[in-house]
Amino acid sequence: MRSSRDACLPLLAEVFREHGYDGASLSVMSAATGLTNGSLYHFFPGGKDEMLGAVLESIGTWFESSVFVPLRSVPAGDRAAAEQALQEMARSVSDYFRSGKRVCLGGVISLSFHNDRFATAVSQYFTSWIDALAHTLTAYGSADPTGQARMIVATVQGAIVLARAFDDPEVFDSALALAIPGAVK
Amino acid sequence: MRSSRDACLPLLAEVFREHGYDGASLSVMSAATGLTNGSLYHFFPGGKDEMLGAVLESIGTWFESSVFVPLRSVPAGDRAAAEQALQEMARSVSDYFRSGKRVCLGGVISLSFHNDRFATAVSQYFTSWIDALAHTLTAYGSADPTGQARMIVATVQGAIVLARAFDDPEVFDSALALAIPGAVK
DNA sequence: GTCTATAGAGTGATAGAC
DNA sequence: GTCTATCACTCTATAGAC
Repeated sequence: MRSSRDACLPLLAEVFREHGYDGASLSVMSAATGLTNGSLYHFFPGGKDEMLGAVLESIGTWFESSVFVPLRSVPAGDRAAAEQALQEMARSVSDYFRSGKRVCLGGVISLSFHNDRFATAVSQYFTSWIDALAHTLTAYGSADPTGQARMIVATVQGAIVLARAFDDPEVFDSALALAIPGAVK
Repeated sequence: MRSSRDACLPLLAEVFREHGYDGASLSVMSAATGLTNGSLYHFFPGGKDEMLGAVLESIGTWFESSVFVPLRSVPAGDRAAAEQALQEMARSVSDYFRSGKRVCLGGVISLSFHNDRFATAVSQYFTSWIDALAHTLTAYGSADPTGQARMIVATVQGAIVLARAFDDPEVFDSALALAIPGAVK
């Protein structure tokens, strides 16, 4: 049984998002999860590295089923289905990142000093997103699906930065609307 | 005389960029600047907060003269001058951020827990950039200069994330080329 | 203006009781 | 599986010699 371990992953994820790797101290994690230092090390003997690794994996799993699978499920050449999938992605992404109030952990880690240690998890996360999105954009009729997919994912990351800098969720949502073809303006 | 204080600002900036606020310990700063703990506190009695504040100010000054002023200097309606200024910005920005290898401190801080404490400096940095860029885009003939300026600045931030995630500078430069009108492809 | 020494709190991690 | 207690270390910040 690993229900307690699994249950604390979203809480640990939030701590890593809010505080980054270095700011995510065990005392903060303890407070966030209600587990003590000892219990956390029971679940994650590898310490903070293993905690962040498990968190990244659980985030990847969520995106896989909630965002990537729908994008990949668009039938080839079905422009209407593609447009619908793009709108759906815009909505899930805006919800997940709370219109830019919530940070993307993959983005935070890629900007951080500890980038290298989690490089495979982070690059796989972005690669899966871009590939799935490129599939949908191909069905949509994009001339450069991969390039456009990269631009959209980059825009999401940059829009989080700006929305937080200006403390204005509207900045996030309007950037998304501009970047994603077929998204509701 | 404050030459020693000023001289260490770029070194401290690099430390904050590489390690973030929490990872930027005084021992790392000491090693990077060649100054001891005591000397750093002599220059910045307010501690890390004052150090980061001074660093953000010095970065803002550099961008002001090197990036924002050229953008604002484009004469109204001069499309050729605007295109040239956009190309120049693309080049300076790619150089400054080393094709995405080097992180944007404003972006890092805006994603971090300590966002609020440096909110004015960071939002002013992005506001100045967007406003100066919107001026150039107006001269270029953009239908939505401010919206496009926001998209370009967001793309720069997102492109840094992706270039680092993929450890591929080409991702940064090609995103810039796609986002900036008139930039060299 | 630069240094050493030090204080006091917090850090990640481990050991072992229950 | 959850806890307390503890270790060795690092952290920010201060005091004071030179």
